[in-house]
Amino acid sequence: MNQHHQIGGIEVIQREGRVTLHDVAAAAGVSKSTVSRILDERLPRSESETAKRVREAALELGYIRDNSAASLRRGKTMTLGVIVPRLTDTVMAMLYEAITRAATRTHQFAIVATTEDQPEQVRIAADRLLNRGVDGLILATARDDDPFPAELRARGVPFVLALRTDGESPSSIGDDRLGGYLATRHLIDLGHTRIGLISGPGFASSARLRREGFQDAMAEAGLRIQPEWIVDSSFGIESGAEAADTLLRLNPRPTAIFAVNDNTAIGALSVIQRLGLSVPQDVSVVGYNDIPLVSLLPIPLSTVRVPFNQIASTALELLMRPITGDAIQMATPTLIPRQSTAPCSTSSRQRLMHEAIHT
Amino acid sequence: MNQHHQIGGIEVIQREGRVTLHDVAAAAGVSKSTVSRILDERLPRSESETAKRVREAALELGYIRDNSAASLRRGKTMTLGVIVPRLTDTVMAMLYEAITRAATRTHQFAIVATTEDQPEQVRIAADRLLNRGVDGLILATARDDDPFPAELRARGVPFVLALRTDGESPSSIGDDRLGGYLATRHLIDLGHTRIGLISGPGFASSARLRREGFQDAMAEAGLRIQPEWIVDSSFGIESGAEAADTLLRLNPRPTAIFAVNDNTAIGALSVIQRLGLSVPQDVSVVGYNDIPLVSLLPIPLSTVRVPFNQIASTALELLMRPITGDAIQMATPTLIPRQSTAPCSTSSRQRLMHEAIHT
DNA sequence: AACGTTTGTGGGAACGTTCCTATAGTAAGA
DNA sequence: TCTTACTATAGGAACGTTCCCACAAACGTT
Repeated sequence: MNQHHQIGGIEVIQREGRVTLHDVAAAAGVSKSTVSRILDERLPRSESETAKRVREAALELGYIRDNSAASLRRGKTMTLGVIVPRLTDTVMAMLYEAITRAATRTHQFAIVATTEDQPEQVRIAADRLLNRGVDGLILATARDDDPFPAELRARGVPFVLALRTDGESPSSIGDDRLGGYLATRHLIDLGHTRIGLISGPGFASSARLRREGFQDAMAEAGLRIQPEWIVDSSFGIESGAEAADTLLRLNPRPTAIFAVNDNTAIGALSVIQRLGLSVPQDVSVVGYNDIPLVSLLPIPLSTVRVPFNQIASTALELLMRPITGDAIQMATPTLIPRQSTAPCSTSSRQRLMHEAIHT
Repeated sequence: MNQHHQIGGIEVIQREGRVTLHDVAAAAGVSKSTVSRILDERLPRSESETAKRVREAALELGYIRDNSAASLRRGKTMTLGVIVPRLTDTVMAMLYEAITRAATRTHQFAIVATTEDQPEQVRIAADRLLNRGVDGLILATARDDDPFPAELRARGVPFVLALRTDGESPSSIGDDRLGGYLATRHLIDLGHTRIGLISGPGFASSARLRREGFQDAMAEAGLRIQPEWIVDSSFGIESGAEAADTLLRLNPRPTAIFAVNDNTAIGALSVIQRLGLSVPQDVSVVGYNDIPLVSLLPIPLSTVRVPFNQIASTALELLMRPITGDAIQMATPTLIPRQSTAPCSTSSRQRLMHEAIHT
């Protein structure tokens, strides 16, 4: 089992330490077919005497299945690829971690590639993953009018969209319209009527649907939306700051802001503070996603929690099973009220502060 | 030829129409050995007529090398595993992204597993990666007195530590002692003498070395450190807030705080604001790592920038090459002064504010 | 002209696994 | 007791690639 090689004139004992099925089979006194069958995690676990003996031998020898060989033979790698814009965006990190958890449950593994925030790099990222032999792709980079999903379909690559949808490809998303509605409704219930929206980029379904939810809630409450209350942005902090600045220079200015995500909300908080205003006394703010940071800000941010685990599980199911019924699956978000939102009032500031602290 | 074991989902598409080396060889009128050699990215690129013809045929047929087969034959997967506590910790996401970039340069791929912040899960994470057949491991989870590196060595698994070291294993880290020195020296240069340290967890070399750098700078300036100025913490925001709270209740309280990382600095900022104090007028704050967020806070945070790209490249080199010289490689950090630090003064607050704004 | 040396090519044997097929053994039904 | 049906096993052929080897052709050098 140990082979002696000549390397640079020095004889080295190189541990061909790889324990193969054959070794385990020999140790357990059975054939390699039997070992293969018993150690196959996809088959129901056998409790026969042989099975126990084989497992014991495998453990003792420190057998690790050669993934490459198994993948080659099976024609499957049990690996799926995830494409996100960035991992330094906490939302994307949360999604990827959730996908990893879900994949582990089905004996799979999720590997990730980023586009470094450049949409055209999605092809590079996909090729990198496909070269790695993934069984399927999960994209969190979908944009409206993006031809890429169609290309994947044409190439026969199995894929699912996550967090955002193009309206036709199989997708696992949060119910962004509902989330937008919940956030806005929360502000309306607190008495706000002039509500600004940092609406995110137009190319993302998530942003568009949250905006529609905003509009739903306003319409339901009989509130007219002034066009200047809706300000476009990207998903970044700086962009949120700029949008908030625009909103707060209006006269009269909004008493509340709903931001398309937590990042833009954080940007808004910065601007509010710089302008010498207070949250929630002067302006209430609601974010979206509930990234870990926002509950720990000086003024914890009210936000909408997205069930990433559920979205991840659904994405995996869509990828594995034949498509039954609607290909666009939505998970229900939850409003998390915190101290960045308070009743709207121009008169009794003391009361507001008191409530904000003790809510 | 192609067998259908399951209907629907991923499997079917993969098998059908797979273009193999043999197909390309036939199309180009050469043998598969020749095609293999020409398409081998590790060999110097040939520009011969045959090479061009082969590449053209491969492109036309849409040939993608079967990674599993290549890995099986080569005995290498060109894949390396990264273990981090969490990806939702932006520092770890930055490290992983940097490792990915470095790996790409050498035709490798980095896959990641997390311990979900539980140190004992490092074994689970490592097994997951090793089962996937990685060629080596990069750990960002090192702790003092952790037996795990020794276990890896005993198993003959190639590995490198990143960001933190155990003092003996091959490691690629930032010069944390220097970084701690730079941050503290910056505060001293601004006239601060009572400087508090949120010192991070004792088990991490990064935290310990930053503390030593703090002590170096204080000693160099002839400043005595009161024991109560050094407060232990974890790496989390909440913990930073608690530590800052402890520091700011001292009498006299520190006029400046150096936090072991940006997270704890953010926690400190929260507490300072809640206590009705101002940054940098009442308290200056310095963080560490320069995660993207901190430059966009209401008061942009002074911090120490860590060269993650360099640390990642060095980690890969340590993993690939035989160990020459010192196994613990350090990269030089840079101080990034921003608006969270200002000259110390008890008298002229106006001047301080003015300088803070225009620094 | 004769002889190494270098370079490019094709044949074919691995790599370690899975899974098809054949066979032996065991249980159930007549 | 003899089928019939089922199970567990072993044998061995793939899976697609790399890489060792043998061989031929082209190139310099003597």
